[in-house]
Amino acid sequence: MYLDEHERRRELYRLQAMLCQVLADPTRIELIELLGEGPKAVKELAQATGQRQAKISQHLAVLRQRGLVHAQRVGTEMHYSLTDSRILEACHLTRSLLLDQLLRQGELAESVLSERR
Amino acid sequence: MYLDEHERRRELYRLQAMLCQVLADPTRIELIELLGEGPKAVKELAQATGQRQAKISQHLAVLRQRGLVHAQRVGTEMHYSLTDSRILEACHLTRSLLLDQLLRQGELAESVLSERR
DNA sequence: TTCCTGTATTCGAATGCGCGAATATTCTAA
DNA sequence: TTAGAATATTCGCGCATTCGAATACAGGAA
Repeated sequence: MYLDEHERRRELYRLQAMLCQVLADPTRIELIELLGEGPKAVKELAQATGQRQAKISQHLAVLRQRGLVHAQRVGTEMHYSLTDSRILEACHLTRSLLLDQLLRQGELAESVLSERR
Repeated sequence: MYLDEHERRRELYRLQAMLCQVLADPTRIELIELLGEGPKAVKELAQATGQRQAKISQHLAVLRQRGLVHAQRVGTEMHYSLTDSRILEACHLTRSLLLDQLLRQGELAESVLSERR
């Protein structure tokens, strides 16, 4: 069960890819954002996102299985919350990366337009 | 072409998911890490990762199309480099998130083991 | 030109993912 | 106990992704 350094590094990359895969869905990102405001019931999440309940439950199951969120029964409801606030940080960092990309593309588009004038 | 705030937010989530999707592959993560050290030729990358050249080119094409890396001809070689160092930051943040998760799971496993003694 | 090296692309098969629809499950209240 | 509300799960389809294999392409040297 002991791996050499090379294999260990590669195994880490594999796990990291699985983590990123969880973040690679718009609905799950929105759920993470909403849960960043505090614990919420499934119904609330479905309402806030405008998605069907079954779909929300499916995505919550993915987040749960990967340990990103934690579920707690409260009467008949299930209250979900983030297990680690750094999940939010990761989301925000990738978003700022994205925004910079979009800005750059916007500048590129503008410069192309001004060349053509 | 103008979207209301709700639709704009959702469009942003969609783009962010696409960005995360790019980071959701172990080979691509390794390439990003390697390029974090500085520009490298395809051959070097293939050698460093131990993967076939065609596979590396395929993944580089994905990174290129999403604007994460930039390619430059140098003689007969193509030198790839990161377009933004924050890509590395994003990788490092998700990795530290992962490591914390693994640590927590390790502690959990240990506590379960000690209970059984 | 021809050969060789380095790189890119295409194709097909296998696998994985997200979704809607339908159905199960779990808890509370009556 | 039954009814109903909240949530979870299963199934099957369509779609995207990954990979190896084969091939194409581009530039330098002879």
